[in-house]
Amino acid sequence: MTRAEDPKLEPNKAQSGVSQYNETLDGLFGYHLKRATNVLQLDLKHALKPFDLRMLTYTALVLIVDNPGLRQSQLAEAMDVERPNMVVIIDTLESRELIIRDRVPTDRRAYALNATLAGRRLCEKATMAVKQHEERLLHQLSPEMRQTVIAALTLIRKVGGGVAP
Amino acid sequence: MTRAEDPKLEPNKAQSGVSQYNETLDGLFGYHLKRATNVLQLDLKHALKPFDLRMLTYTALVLIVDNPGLRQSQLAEAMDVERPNMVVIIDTLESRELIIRDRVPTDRRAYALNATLAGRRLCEKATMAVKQHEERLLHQLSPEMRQTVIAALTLIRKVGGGVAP
DNA sequence: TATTGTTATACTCTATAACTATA
DNA sequence: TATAGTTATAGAGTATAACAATA
Repeated sequence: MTRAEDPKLEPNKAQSGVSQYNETLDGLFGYHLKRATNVLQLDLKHALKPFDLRMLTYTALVLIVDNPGLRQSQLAEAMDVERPNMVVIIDTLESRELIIRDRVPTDRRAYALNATLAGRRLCEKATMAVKQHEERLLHQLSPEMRQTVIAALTLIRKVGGGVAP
Repeated sequence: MTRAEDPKLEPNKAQSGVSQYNETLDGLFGYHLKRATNVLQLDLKHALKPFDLRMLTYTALVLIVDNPGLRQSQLAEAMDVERPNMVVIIDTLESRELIIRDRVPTDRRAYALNATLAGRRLCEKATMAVKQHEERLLHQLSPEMRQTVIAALTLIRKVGGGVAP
């Protein structure tokens, strides 16, 4: 029993189950951006699941691995995450002994974040998995297309950063 | 007091306050996508605030305005939202008398969603505001660039829809 | 006085199971 | 039995205020 009584409601129903009911939304850049991001995030979630990492914990781990000695406040700024929310992310990584909080001798308020060997290894494996998953989703996009998209996204970020709320 | 003791940590600090600490993440398409989406979503949030609409309520309103008689389940599918979560969104719009739930005579389980005059008017005004906000963020992108990006995002969505979890 | 990390809290979005009333 | 809408609930992500220790 299909629900095709009203043909207007199913203009281009894809095999994926995604329907298009609209024109207004299709005219909005942000709508396309959000939908595609959701798809990629969902895929990323599955890619990270075997490593018991989520988007935020993975991103934090990558940044710590690549920037030894990073402070929590710097990490929070780099990830656009509020400091209070950063704490639980760091707690999670630390409890799994993927990173450690080292006291900074010159500023006893702060912690210098460093990845453990296990953290670096997990990060490497996870990144490989993430890249594989991404490639599966992006294989239809030419290198030029990818470059253009990333350039556009970077531009948006720059403009947005300068726009007052 | 700047925090530039470690120059490696601030390779290209922008005026926006956004720092780049990384190479691994910059190689990930999804990272750029998420960051840009965050910027656009934040801007959209501010654009919709005067109308007391959020991203989800706005999207639902648009779809109902453009597709009179839509069922809740169809709306949920179109928005990639679970049916239970759809209920509260519809409740919100209905309590503000922007839409109404009409019983479907041929299927008394279902509701046909229809926008009120107030709903259509608010939708129109909100859409104008959203487009203005978007234009401010996207004015640096040429029409060709936008087309390419939207084409790429659509491709990702299609591929992602067909990828098994 | 300002900053780092922290606690507590609240709101939004998301996801699942189970119920009701219809079909 | 299957579906439409609903309820309840739990998990993430996000945001703000306020605190202790330190600068």
